[in-house]
Amino acid sequence: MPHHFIRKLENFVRLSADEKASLERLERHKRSYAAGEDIAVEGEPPDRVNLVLSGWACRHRALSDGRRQIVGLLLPGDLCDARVFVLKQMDHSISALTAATIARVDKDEFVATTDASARLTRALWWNTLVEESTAREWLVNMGQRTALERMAHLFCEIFLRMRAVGLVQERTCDLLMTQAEISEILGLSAVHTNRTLQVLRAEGLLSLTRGRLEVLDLEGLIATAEFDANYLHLDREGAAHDANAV
Amino acid sequence: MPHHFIRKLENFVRLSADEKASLERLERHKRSYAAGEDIAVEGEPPDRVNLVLSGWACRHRALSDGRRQIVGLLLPGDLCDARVFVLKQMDHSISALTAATIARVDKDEFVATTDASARLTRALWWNTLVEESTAREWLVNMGQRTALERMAHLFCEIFLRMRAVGLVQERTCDLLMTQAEISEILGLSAVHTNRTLQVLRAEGLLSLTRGRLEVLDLEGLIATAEFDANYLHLDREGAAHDANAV
DNA sequence: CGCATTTTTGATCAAGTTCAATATCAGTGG
DNA sequence: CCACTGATATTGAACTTGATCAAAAATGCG
Repeated sequence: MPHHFIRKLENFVRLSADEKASLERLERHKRSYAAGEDIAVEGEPPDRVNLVLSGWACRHRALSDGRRQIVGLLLPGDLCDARVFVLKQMDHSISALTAATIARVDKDEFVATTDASARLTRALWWNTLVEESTAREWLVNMGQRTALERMAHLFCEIFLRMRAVGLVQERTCDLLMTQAEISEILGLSAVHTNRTLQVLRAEGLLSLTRGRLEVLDLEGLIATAEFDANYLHLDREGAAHDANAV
Repeated sequence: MPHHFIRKLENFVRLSADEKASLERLERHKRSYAAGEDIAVEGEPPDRVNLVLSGWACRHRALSDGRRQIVGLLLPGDLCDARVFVLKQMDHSISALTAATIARVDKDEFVATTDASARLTRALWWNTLVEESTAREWLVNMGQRTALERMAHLFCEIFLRMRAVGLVQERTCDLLMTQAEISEILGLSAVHTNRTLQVLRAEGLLSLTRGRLEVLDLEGLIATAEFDANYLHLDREGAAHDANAV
């Protein structure tokens, strides 16, 4: 079982063996979800800290007339923030996009673990800030980029985030969403999503078949997206607090 | 000088006199900004915690070709989060939208103040979560709503947020942005923003002249926006931790 | 193989953009 | 107080992107 969460936090700081061990203990209570199953539902009180061990999930909100927008992607190693408990109810839903296993961590246990180390606390802050930053980048994406740029941007992000947790082999990674789901991320119709995807393929930038994304020309993809990875903060900014440098 | 920040946090919990006094002390170091002036710039290391005392500011990101998206509005009482210091550099810029005064709080002083009270710590978490939630709602807005719904939604949000800090008189509040700036929030062209605004006016929902927004028909505005105020979490969810109930 | 889901294609349509011109407004100096 | 100036708001017309509707092809799965 790969510890993607640890791998992810280590994009910010290097953790001590003790810190890693305490994080691993959080993963005891696992649960499997089928694709499409709800993990947390809007309106309900938040109950546990959810940590994605494998598979993909998403945050989403629905309008009363059925329109739905995916407002965040949760890949392996991603976490639904612990502080959410100060709110009485969830303001969005979280559902599995693919078959997924989720560690469901007791809130107090989670807080105890992260509070035990100032470095872990910082790493968690970093994690939250990156998620906020990503939401803002998605806003830029929706507001300013064309369908083609927007989709290229999404695939860049997915590819780099998957790589950051060690889930890229060669130039490929899993991508098991349907085009309808991609369209709910991008705010496009399913038909236009399909046509836009065909352009990216025709330009030799990527291939996407049978749930596998292959990035054929990362430079080209980055260029058509006007992608700037800065917002993902993957450059080990907390190196000054490196456990192995002390 | 009204303490909008305190007023805002009191939408979550009631604070003790001591807690309020300690927050008021944070507002000592003020600075005025002219409309358009930068408060923090993308790429630079974050230096202070900025707290909006009066006027409006915004978070925004630019693409290399000049397209710009406003990704957040900062109204009086709003705060640029303290935890931002774990990042080496700002991932977006903050600029004054109108003439504004900002309290620039030293990071350590800010942390000391909020850490001194568990209730304040919670109130700050709440504040951050509301901002995250708002960013997600903006994503829904951009991805799923038409121009008319989108603009109605923005005006609903502004009106309720201003009311939550006591800045609504009768049915009116300040709104000193230009239509060009509104269009950078909504991801619309300036021309279409103008035309959409005219529809809202023609339907008798609001009037907007000389920097003043008057909501003529809040019910109607809410209905055309499919607005659900839930995401603003203004219902004093932290009442269980009320300072005056202990 | 057979069924349901997903992807793909075609044709028409509508929302929003772009470009360019004009009107209005706020402030400034005379 | 008025004329001047630059910024903001408004209008019109042509155009483009992406949406919608409907059907067909491909794929996955029991």
